[in-house]
Amino acid sequence: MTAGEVDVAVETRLTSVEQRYTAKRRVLVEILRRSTRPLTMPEMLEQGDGLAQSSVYRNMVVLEQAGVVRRIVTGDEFARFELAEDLTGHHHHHLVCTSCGAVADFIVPQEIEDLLESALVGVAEAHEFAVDGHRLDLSGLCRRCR
Amino acid sequence: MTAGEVDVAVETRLTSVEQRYTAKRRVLVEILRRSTRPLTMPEMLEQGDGLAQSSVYRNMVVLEQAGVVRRIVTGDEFARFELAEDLTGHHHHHLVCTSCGAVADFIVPQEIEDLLESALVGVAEAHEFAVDGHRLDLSGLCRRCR
DNA sequence: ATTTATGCAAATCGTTTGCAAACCT
DNA sequence: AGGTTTGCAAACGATTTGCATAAAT
Repeated sequence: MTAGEVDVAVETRLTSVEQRYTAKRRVLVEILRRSTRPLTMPEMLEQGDGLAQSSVYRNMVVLEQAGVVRRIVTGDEFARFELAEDLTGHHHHHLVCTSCGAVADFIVPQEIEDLLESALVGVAEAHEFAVDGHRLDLSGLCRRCR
Repeated sequence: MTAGEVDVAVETRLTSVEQRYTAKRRVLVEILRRSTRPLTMPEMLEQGDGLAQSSVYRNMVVLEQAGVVRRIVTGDEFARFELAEDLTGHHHHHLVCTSCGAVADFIVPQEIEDLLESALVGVAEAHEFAVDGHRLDLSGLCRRCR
């Protein structure tokens, strides 16, 4: 999606939750849109000029509730944020380095995704669980740490 | 594995990291062995009679480093712990409730696991990443919350 | 006897929250 | 104006840590 298309979609989602698409929120969304991996709070603060830490945290809650961003919690010190997959169009997963905490994106062949998806549907039913997504992470050592 | 077999394996692993298999640690391992799902700190404190909170946290670090337990971090307030898979013999995944934080175990057909595993090997190589495990979670609403 | 584990209480630190000023409509 | 968002500083809470005592070898 182009920046413009993302903006329109974000605006729609925020509106549907009675929230405004403010200048600060635009900055945050744009920062995430440009990134090829989830970003930590310090990373977002560094790139967003003069944004207060508390505002970023608060806006992430709002954006998360509106379905605009996704929060990634690993064992690392910081949570990470990325744009929701349906805004980027790229279904992906994460490589998590157990040494430095770095998180990178990766994708698996569509064929595998489909098999997995169908297997998970059955599992969810058996457990009477209303699934709204799955998460597949690889953990290990990244190039720099190994 | 029986309680006895687990104990032997745990002792070996602790020894190899120059750690002792103390009474408190035995209690913690036994609590985890009996559970069919990962346990939070409050849950472990409740079941372990008179264990100090700090000791449990400290022992979890030791047991984790020895490869005896695995730490599960979700978006929930507490981390959760379970016995390492090679001590239970059951490779499994987690259903995570986004409302109450509950975590339940599930398994997927071996055939799917195998396909997934081989796909992930390729991904890891492409990213020059030294994989030591994968994590597949389903998120959604559990029976009680939906 | 010397090292290691434990309990208690205090410290840490990412994240959340209260409040007054700035902003939008 | 009336309500929302922002920045600052203080509060929160899960986890960690310092230190004195207890346990293990």
